[in-house]
This record gives sequence, C-alpha cells and structure tokens, in this order.
Amino acid sequence: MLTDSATLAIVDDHPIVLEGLQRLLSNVKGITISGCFTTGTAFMSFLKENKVDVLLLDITLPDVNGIDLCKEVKSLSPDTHVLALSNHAERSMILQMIQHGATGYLLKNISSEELIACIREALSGMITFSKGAREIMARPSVTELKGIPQLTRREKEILHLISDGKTTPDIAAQLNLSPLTVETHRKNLIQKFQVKNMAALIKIAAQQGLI
Amino acid sequence: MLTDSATLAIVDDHPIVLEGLQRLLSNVKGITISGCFTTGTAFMSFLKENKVDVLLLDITLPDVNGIDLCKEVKSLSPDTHVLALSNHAERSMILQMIQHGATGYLLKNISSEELIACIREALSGMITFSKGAREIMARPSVTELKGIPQLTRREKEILHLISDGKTTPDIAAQLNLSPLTVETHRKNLIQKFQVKNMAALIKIAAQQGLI
DNA sequence: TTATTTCTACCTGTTTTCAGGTATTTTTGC
DNA sequence: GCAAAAATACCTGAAAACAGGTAGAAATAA
Repeated sequence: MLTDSATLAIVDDHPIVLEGLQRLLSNVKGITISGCFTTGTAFMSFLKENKVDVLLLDITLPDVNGIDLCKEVKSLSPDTHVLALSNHAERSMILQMIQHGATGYLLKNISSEELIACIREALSGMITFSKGAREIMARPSVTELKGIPQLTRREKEILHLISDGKTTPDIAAQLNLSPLTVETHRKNLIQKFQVKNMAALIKIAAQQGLI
Repeated sequence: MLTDSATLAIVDDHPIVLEGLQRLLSNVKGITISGCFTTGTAFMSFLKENKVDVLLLDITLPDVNGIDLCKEVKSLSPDTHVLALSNHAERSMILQMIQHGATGYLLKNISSEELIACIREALSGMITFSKGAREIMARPSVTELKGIPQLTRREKEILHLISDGKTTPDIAAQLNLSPLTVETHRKNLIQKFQVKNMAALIKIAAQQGLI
C-alpha cells in the first residue's frame, strides 16, 4: 500500500474548500488524504512526523504566507511536492512560488478532472499548472513583464508617503530631507517602474500589494 | 415538503467550493439544494423558472459582478434571500452588497456550523453575517469610513485613464473633450474621495478594486 | 414636466511634478 | 579595505496638477 498510494495533505483556512477537496479526492485511486490543516504551523508539526508526497497549499493563510511556508516545507522535506492552490491570478505570484520550490500552481477555479491530473503530474515529478495558470504564464502583461522592481528602503518609504497624498515638500519636511532629494527618489521610482507618472506607478504598486 | 424544506441555490465559479458547499449542506434538514451554477447568467435563467429561497452568491464571477447580480435577483425575485459568499474582506464591499439587497455576507473562511446557522437566519428573514464579516463591520477603517463614493460613468472612465498614466491633455484628446472638462472631472473625483491628490485617490481606488 | 444629476466648458493663479541631467557622501556587501 | 549600491543634494525649465470658483447644455429620474 505504501508503494502505490501517495499521501496527500491539504492546507487551507477555508473549511468549505477543505470539504470540497476531500470530497473530490477521497475516491481517487492512488491518492490517500493523510491530513487537512487550516494553519501552516499545524501542518509543519504534522510534516515532522509523517511523510507527505503532495501538499495542496493555499497561499493565503492566517498565520504564515504561502511562499515562506513552501520554502520551509521543501527544506524540511525536499521530496514533498508542493502544489500552490490559490486565487491569486498574478504572474509574479506564480513565479515566486515556483522560485521557492513549488512543483505547480493551481488556480482555485480548477475543475476536478484537472486537479486530479495535476496531482498525478506532480507525483511523477513534473512541474504542473492549471489551465488558468498556464494562460497567465503565457501572456506576460506589460506591467509584469519587468517583474516587480527592487525598491530600496527609502524608496518604499517615500512611495508610501506619496500614496498617502503627501507632496514632495510634505515628505521632505517629514523625513528631514531636502525636497530635491525626495524628487530624486521620485524620479528613480518612475524609472524603475518604467511608468509615465506617479498615478500609473501607484496603481501598479497597489495591485502588486506593495502599498 | 414545499412548506418545510427551503430551496437553496449556489453560484460560484470554483468547482471545489461548489463541491464543498454541496457536501456540507446535502444532509441538512430543512434545506434542499436545487441548483449549482458557475455563472450568473446560468442562474438567472434558472431563477425565471424556479423558486429559490436562499442564494449563496460568490461575488467574483467571470461574467457579471456580484453586486449587479444581486440587484437583478432581488428585482426578479424579491423573496429570494441572497447571501453573499466572498473572500472580499472589505467593509465597503459588505456595505455595498447589503445596500443592493443582500440578506447577509459570509466570508469564505466560515465554518460549516456557522454557514448552516446563517442560512437558517436568512430564511427567517434576518440580516446575517459570518463572524469575520461582523468583525469587519465593527471596526470601520479610516479610509473606508466614508465608503466608496458614487462615481459617474465619465468619472470612472477618466479615473481609469489617469491610473494608466494618461495626463489631462492625453485624456482630453482621447475622449474628444476640452482639457478643462477633464480637469473638472479630476477635481470632482478628488472632492468625492476627500483626498489631497490623485496619488492618494488611486491607492484607495486600487485597494477597493475600482481599478 | 419639472427637478436633479451629469457632462460639458470656462477663468486665474499657484503649486507640484516631471525630464534632463550631475555629483558627493554614506552604507552595505564581499 | 574596496567596490557597489544607496542616499543625499543640487540645477533649470517645461508640463501638469490643484484650488477655487462659475455656468450652460444634456440626459435622467420623479
């Protein structure tokens, strides 16, 4: 039994989703659900004692964020295949998860057949994506093409203040800087994001969860 | 049977959620699931032929937005109790749904017991919220205190263009308007949102999902 | 058919932002 | 300790945004 049935665990803070996944997967040959968890910490302590072949992982959890959890899982148990299961339909998010060791990325609007197929693919050691996720990967949007620019501490700080409606003189006064310095940071931000003005930048930053 | 068992329909584009809800509610006394739909239009055509006592409605659907659908449902069938079921944990969203006729608002991290209790409450004609939703309602955040201002079609259009980095002259040219007119809309937007400038406005708009 | 909202357009003047640089001093990482 | 990155600061001029109005036409709702 151990040889031909894979163990699967689910981490999701939504009982409804947990129920749905259990129902969908309970009668699938070759897959045994060994645990369902609503928090990352609960799963991690389970993982210390049990072997898990596949983990279906919701990225947005109450206690830890999915990317960090994925990293932890992979360092504790490198053979566990982590399948991110999420509503986040952003390219950057998918890339980040893969970068941190996830074996695949499934959008929550996945169909049951697709879900099972993806789990099988993951078990055989392949990277796998749901249909929706593949589509997103296929068409890098203009804003996401460059990825999220790396911002310095000061730049983030100033971006926040700008998004709160503060003007350059305001910010300079608040941070005890020359207005000219603030202007320089502003310019660098616009350059880094490759946008025309702050309005466009703040939209992207907000959508990317930066502010 | 018609007198003591309430009919319930579910609209959600996530098969997993649909499965979970069906499973959770299938054996509940007094509730009969009469239909599950993944699109708003599919449900609307069902509603024209069938009586639905309670609708569990996911706000984010592929074809129509939940607020509009809720309005449609209530105007076609005022006796249907609409329970919004969503991941949107924003006060403004909850208020908007209630304003448009919803009987309650449930966050998707709701427990099964809570879900059933809420459906029962809705059936008895009461407004109902999940625990999480009640918490959000309890603490109005600073930005959300004023609610989302009602924007006109033109204002939304111009707000979008601004958030794409377009300047007033750009927008005027694109919409065949006087730049002065665009400026007026701009001013009205800033007044409606009670902010100092567009940077602050766009942050709020993005966070509220307006852009 | 009113009344109200929305859309349109105008005016004046000030403030802020943006584009195009250059350049020194701190930090930080190796 | 040295190189690279980050933070600081400066300059000029043009373009855009904002503040504070007013006001007529058009569309919508009551």
